Amino acid sequence: MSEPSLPEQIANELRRDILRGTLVPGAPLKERDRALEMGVSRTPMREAIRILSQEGLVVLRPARSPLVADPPLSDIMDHVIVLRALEELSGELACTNATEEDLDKLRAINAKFESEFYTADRLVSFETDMSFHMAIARASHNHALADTHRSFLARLWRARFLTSTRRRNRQTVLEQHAALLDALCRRDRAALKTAFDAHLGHLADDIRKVFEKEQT
Amino acid sequence: MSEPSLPEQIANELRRDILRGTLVPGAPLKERDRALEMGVSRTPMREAIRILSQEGLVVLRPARSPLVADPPLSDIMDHVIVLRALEELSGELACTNATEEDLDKLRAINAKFESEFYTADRLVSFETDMSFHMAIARASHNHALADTHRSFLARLWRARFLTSTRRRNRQTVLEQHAALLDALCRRDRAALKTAFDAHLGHLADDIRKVFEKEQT
DNA sequence: CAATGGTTTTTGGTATACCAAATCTCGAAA
DNA sequence: TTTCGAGATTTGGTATACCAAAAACCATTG
Repeated sequence: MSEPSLPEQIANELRRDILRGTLVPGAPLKERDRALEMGVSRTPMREAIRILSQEGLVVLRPARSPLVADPPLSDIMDHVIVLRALEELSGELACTNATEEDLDKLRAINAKFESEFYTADRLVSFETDMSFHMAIARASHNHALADTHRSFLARLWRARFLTSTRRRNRQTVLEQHAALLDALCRRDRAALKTAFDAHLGHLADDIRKVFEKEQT
Repeated sequence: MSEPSLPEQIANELRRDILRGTLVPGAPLKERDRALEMGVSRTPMREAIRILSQEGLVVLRPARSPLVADPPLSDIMDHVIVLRALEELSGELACTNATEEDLDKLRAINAKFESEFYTADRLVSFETDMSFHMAIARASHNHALADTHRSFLARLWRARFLTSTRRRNRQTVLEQHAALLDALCRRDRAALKTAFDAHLGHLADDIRKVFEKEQT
């Protein structure tokens, strides 16, 4: 296993800052200053910013500083719609293509998620949440699908992170994950689709609520 | 409307070369040499190569020359599967969201496609084909979906280009486009889905054939 | 005091220089 | 003759220098 390249490391660093709120939406990302304070040159910093722009976390403007993305609610909802389609396709394919190993991995991740539930740190439990969904996508054994799915998860990272604040939500998520896992193990397409719809419908509602609250 | 940036221009240039076959799959893309012979510096050439790698036309290797992509058939089929899901979702959303202007644009593109049918140049008629599909995706009024869809079309560009060789195929494509347009104008979800299935099923078969022929 | 125009500063885009890792070459040794 | 390794070379990764466009600032003027 090779360690991530320098631009990727920088991108990870910036991503964390964005998700944690150190870098607020709409803030400019001056590549020169940022490179200086991180002790790297502009070139890899530049590439890191491109990576984040591809993930939708920053927006590029011609001849201007890149900005930390601050997408309108409609944009996020568009992403949720596509994510739902991708996850349902993943599930459908996984029902026929998933191996026992795939399922074991999923069970392991789910167990990890449940055990982490009380240990608090949101970012950690959140990353486990992500990896659960990514593991389902990978179980489809469709590489293109898994990649695209991962990209959409990344784009929704911030919005989902904000909704994961409330403990009540996390409890619901726990149950929904169990439903997903169960349906997949039984290779029950219909049940899996239903579970995804519930999970993502819930997500859409939560995001809407967070936005309304932010409005004040 | 602003002109494309230098990296984009370079990427377009390289893309054409790859599609036309000037750059064969598996060939290395030495950024230094390529930049020199195009009269630009390595920096924008580097970015152009990143763009193409994101489109799947070239593959990056750590500490090695990037290569013109030569994906196995299974990879391409994976992409076709996802593309189908994306187009069906586009159609479904377009049935409710498309405006009359959207439909007019589609009719115009389709007319252009039909008229170009006999004027030969494959690359031109091929680009019109692409723009027809992209217009449907745009009619969904889901920006994220349209973007992702475009990216998948780009990744399948080469494979689809190869299958567009035979005139017979192009005739069929003509009819299938008409069916798509008709279903969308009637806002008939089911018919649209059927038409997409036919269109993309056909594409999958064609690609398979081209690959089998290439094997020799 | 407000508006305007020109100058300075900031900032991203591009070119170039330097470095380190991977590869290739070719000769020496078994 | 074959194999192996040291040095030369190729090549991508990174740092730095230069440039042009945009913005901010300020002085001048009505």
